[in-house]
Amino acid sequence: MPELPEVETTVRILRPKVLGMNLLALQALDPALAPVAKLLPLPQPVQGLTRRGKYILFQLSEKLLVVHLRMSGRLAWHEKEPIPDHTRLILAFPHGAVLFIDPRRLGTVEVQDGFSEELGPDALGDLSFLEEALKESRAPIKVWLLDQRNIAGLGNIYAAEALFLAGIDPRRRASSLSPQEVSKLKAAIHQVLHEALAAMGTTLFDKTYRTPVGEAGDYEPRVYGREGLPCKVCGTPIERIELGGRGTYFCPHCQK
DNA sequence: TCATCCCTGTGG
DNA sequence: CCACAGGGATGA
Repeated sequence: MPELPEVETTVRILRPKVLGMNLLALQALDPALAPVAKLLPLPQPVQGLTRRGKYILFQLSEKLLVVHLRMSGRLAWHEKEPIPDHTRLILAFPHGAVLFIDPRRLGTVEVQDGFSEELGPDALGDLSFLEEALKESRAPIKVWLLDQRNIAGLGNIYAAEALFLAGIDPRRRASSLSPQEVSKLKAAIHQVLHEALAAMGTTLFDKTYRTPVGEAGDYEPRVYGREGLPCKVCGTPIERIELGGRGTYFCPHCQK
């Protein structure tokens, strides 16, 4: 579910609620997360809540609590309602709680001393590195964009959306892009991410993604999930292929 | 660079 | 019943 815009939205909403607050206790409702609850000495105040790629970092006074939502995870702010289904972990604060909800249980929560994941530059930041980096890879551009070691934050939706906006066929080798196409791609990545941030992310038909306070995201994909539907620009039916094991949507007319 | 796996839910 | 799902680690 969550890519950069959804993760960033989650952090922006939760930050003012937890910043400076004392994390009192962790309660693992999923046995797999019991070790985390044991590893973390509490209470500890939250000194920062930040995002790195798609990772969420609770910067506590002594340790780092690192959350990755993977496919179906979300964080919710909870005050008094009943605990929802699929809640895996409860972070208890004096005035409420953060819930880690994850039906498929693919998400991760770890206690670390320092963030050590191998991530490329953030997709929201300066993308001038793409010029050189793309030259070195023969992978399909869409597969390259999904590899977090190359660029951090894009997922299956926004990689497809950015390539559509840039007019680039997702099957093209990364190294085959002209300087002009790389420029278009850089602009397209930023445009798509800023649009999605303004919309607070994307909630698809399955409705699994919600912000921490329960709102749906309003971003409407141009190609993602629209197989057979007319391209919003030229009317050609959107195609779905498989690339790197993931469903890939594109307009065969607009993307060359 | 690929297939496979993790795990569960939903929809055709 | 099978196909598919927003992500990523792993081993061949």
